[in-house]
Amino acid sequence: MAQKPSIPKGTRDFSPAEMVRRNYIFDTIKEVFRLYGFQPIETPAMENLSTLMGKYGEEGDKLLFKILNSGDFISKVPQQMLDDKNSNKLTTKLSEKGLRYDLTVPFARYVVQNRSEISFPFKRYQIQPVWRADRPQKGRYREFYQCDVDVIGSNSLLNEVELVQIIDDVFKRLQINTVVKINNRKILAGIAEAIGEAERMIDITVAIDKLDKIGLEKVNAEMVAKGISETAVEKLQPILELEGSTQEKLDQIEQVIGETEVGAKGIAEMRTMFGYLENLELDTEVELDLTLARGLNYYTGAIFEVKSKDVQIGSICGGGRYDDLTGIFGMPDVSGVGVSFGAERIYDVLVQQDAFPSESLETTRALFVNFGEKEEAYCLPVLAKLRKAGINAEIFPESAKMKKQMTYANRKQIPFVILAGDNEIEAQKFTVKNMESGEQQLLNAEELIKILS
RNA sequence: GUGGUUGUAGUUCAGUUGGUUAGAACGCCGGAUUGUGGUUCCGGAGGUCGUGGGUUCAAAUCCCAUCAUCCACCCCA
Repeated sequence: MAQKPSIPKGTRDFSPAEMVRRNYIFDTIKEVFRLYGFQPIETPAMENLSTLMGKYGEEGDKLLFKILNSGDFISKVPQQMLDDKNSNKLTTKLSEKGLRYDLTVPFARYVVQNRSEISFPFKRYQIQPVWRADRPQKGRYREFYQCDVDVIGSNSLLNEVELVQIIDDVFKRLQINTVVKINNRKILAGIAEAIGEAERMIDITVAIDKLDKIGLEKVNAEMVAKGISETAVEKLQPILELEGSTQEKLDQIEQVIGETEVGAKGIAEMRTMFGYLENLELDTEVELDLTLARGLNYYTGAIFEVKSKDVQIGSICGGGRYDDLTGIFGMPDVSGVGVSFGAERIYDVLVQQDAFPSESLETTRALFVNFGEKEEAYCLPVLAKLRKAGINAEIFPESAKMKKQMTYANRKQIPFVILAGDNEIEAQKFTVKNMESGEQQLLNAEELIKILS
C-alpha cells in the first residue's frame, strides 16, 4: 500500500475502453475539420520559454510548466541570485523551455517561422495535449487535449461564421445539445470607453463574466472593489440588464457605445455575423452574451464559448479572434480566428449522457479458440483471410482451458468466437458462436467471412 | 496562490463511548463443468487501517505533523 506506483496529480492513464471512446471523439472532430478544408499540423510538446511567457497574462505565466535546463545548471547561476531566493528571477536562469500551455501560441510561432512556405489564408487543425500547472478539480486536469481549428491571414467574418458551423456540426454528430455564446471584445472595449474606464477593460470584463454565477450586486461590488468609479458602474447597469432578441440587444447597446469607434465597429461586426447565421439551419442555439469575457488577453474581436445544455460542466469549446498574435513574433498585421474543443469535457458530457455509440466500442470482431497445434495450423490461414478482408480477428495464443478463452472473449466484448476442433477439420468447416445470442453455426471459410463482414 | 473535505482489501464503503482475531458487497483466483463465456452454487487468496510521531494498560478510533485525495475560490478547456 505504502509504495503503490502513481502518476502526477492531474494526469490520467487511459484504458483500452477509454481510448476507444476518446478516439471516437477525436475522429468525429477531425472528420468535420477536414470537411471544411482544414489541414493538420503538430508542434513539439516543449517550446522555448521566451515563446510562451507573457502571452497568457500574469496568471498564465504562473501556470506554465517549466523544464529544468540540462547539465550543471546551478553552478552557472551567480551566488547573489541564489542568496536572493527570488523564484521568478532564478527561473530565467534555470529554465529555458516549457511545456505548451495551449495550441494557439505555438501555432502563431509556427506561422511566423514558416511564413514563406504557407499560403494564406492558412486553415489548420491541431489535436495535441497541453499542460497547465493549476490545481486539478472537477473537469480540470494538468494534462489535457485540445482540438484547435484556426484560420490565419483573413479578416473576413465568414471565418467566424464557418467556425460556428463547425461547432454545430461537431456537436450534432456527437449528439450533444449546445448553446454557443458569442460576444465581441470590441463591444467590451466600447463599453469600457463609454463609461470612462477605457483602461480597465480587463477588470470590468472579468467581473461581468461572473454575472450569472454571483449576481448583479456582487458584480457591482467587485468592480468598485477593483477601483472602478461608482458613476461608471452606474452607467454600466443598463448593459448588464439587457433583455430581448439579439437584434434588440444590439440596438440597446448601440445607444450606449455607438459613439465610440471600437464600439460601433464591434456592433457592426456582430450584426454581420448574426446576419449570416440567421440564414443557416443550425441545430445549436446561438446567442449574444455580453457577460462572456474569456480570460485570454490576446482576443480582439469575436469571442466564442460553447456550453452543454444538458450537463453542467465548464465550457466544452471556446475561442475567438486575435488580430495581432503573430505581431509578438515579428509578423504584424496578420489576423487569426479559431476555436478549441476540450476533449476531456466532451468525454465527460458523453459519459454522463451515456451517448457513446455502442459500435464504436468493438475492437476485435472474432476470436479463434485455440485447441492445440494441429488446430492452430488449420485456423491460421483462415485467420489471415479474415484480416485481409478487413475483419479484426485474433487467435488465443495458447491452448488454455475453454473457460479461460471464452472468458477472455467475453471481457474483451468480442462478438464472435470461432471453434475448430477435430469435427470441424474433418468437415473443412468452422463453428461460429454468436456471443450475445449464444447461437452457433457450422460454416466454411467463405461463409465465415461473409457473416463477419 | 487561498479555504475546506476525505485517507481502512483490487474497487466502493462499514467499523459502536478507544478494548482482544478489522468486516461487507462487488471484483479476482480455483472448483462444480477437461468442446462453450456472460447466470447459479461451493471454496480460496487478499489489509503493518496513507506515513511519522504523541496521549493511553490499550489507538483504525483521540492529538500533532506530513503526504496524498477530492471539492470550492482565483483562473480556465
